[in-house]
Amino acid sequence: MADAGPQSSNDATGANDAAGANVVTRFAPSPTGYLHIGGARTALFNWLFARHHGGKFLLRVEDTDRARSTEEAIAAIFDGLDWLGLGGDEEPVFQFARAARHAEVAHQLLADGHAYKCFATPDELTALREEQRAARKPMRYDGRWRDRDPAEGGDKPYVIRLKAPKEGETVIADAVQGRVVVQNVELDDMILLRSDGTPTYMLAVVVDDHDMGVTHIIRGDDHLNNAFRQLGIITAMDAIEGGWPKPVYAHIPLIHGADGAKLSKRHGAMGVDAYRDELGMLPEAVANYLLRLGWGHGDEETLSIARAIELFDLAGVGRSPSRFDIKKLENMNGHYMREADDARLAALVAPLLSAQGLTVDATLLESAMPSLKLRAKTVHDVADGARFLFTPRPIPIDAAAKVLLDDAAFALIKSVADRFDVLTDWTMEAIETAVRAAAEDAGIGLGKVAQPLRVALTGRTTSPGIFDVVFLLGKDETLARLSDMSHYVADGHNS
RNA sequence: GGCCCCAUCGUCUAGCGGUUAGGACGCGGCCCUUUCACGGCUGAAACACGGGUUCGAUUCCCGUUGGGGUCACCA
Repeated sequence: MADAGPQSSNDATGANDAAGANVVTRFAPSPTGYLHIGGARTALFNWLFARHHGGKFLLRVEDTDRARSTEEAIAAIFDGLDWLGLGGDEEPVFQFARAARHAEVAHQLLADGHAYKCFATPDELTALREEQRAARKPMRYDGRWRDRDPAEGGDKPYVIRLKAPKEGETVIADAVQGRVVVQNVELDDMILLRSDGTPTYMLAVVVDDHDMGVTHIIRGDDHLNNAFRQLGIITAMDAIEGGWPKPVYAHIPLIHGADGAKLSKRHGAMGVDAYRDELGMLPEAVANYLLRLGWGHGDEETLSIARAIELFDLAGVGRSPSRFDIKKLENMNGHYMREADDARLAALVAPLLSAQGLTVDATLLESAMPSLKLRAKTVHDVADGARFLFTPRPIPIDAAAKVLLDDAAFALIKSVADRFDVLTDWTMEAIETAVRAAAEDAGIGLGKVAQPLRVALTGRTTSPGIFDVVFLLGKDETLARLSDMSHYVADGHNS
């Protein structure tokens, strides 16, 4: 499509845009902190979109802010991405290393009259903004050097600014937001190259996206306004040398905290590593939750990676901001916990138990996993539920559990212990038969026997099924713990 | 403040002119049951407001209100 006059447009369905057979997306975090949940979702959407179209997903570290970028942050971001399975298809690009190329483009723009030198000092600009704010007028650069002779600046430091169109309007056919129009007067002449010769974010992003062949830019809608300015650079470069197609933009709404306020450390804006380490979440659960936060396909809630790749599209992305709901994430995590492989979960839980000073029997932990994971929403829940297996005797009894230990309970425990003592086959069937027989002889329900037993064996009122508990503990340990109860009585009476 | 975006149960969402407005999380009840869970059934719960357009608006248009984003020699 041909641009008419000063009006430029970005039509996602047009022939001039970059969307072709080979889709290329990217995730471009700035390494000034951990990978937060919103960034993780952006990465996920880009990754899914590329996979869906059989294209490439690239990573770019926007480390041009030398003062705020850190190695730790870079490591944390890659770590989070890897955990979620969102690695790039090529080696990541480090933006700072490309500063020379960015400067080259800025000078091309300058040479061709699409940019100009501005000698205004930072103080001067700050004063200008103050003035505008006081006058309640829009705050933007007034173009004071746009038409001046650069010779007037002498050898003073200068920045290079884009000579943006002052008339007409810029249109973006956003794949998520729809048609968005901004009057060009709203856009001021942004800085491309700082006075120290380093590129600004606006320039770097555009040049890198172009050089990396990015066709679809899927990012948070806090960048929507930037898109219009960035389009100015693209249009200018395309006019100069051609081959600068407009990418398809897809600005996805931000994620807010549970109270609707901006995501902060209080509500879910922790790094994804915290979801793993502190909350005990599984990566597939976090990914599935994030997918459903802002994207929907009918009533489907639980989607495998393969299913997500098959269905993901930009049309399914909602336009309104969403709130982070930890309860739903927990529920989803519980679902994936139940689906998860026992050995994998055991490997995740063992270190947690060890950290509590317990000696873990890996085989026992894994064999207990089927009944443990059924009752857990997080990895930590499993660890908590598994503790009784490895707690050395005599095991501590919870306050709530002690209440159940009366004389009748002790009698029952003794009765059951006697029956266990003579068992030759330590099977679930034999155990169940023995316990039920004890209940029957006492003329009470199974529950009346199970609870005291549970307390004696786990020190708690809740646990996996009592037969599982007895079976897992083994005959010796079971008998020993039941026997401990007689001492518990004596202790109780003596103190 | 200028500009931009958004608006269905508390939350995530389905809906794309005519539906008893559906699902999920959470919440209540019931069932299952040796505890806790899981699972099953079930209940309460929404179209922000006002104008249009239309035979008919949750759906299309405008406005109001309410959220959010953005206005750096940060990214």
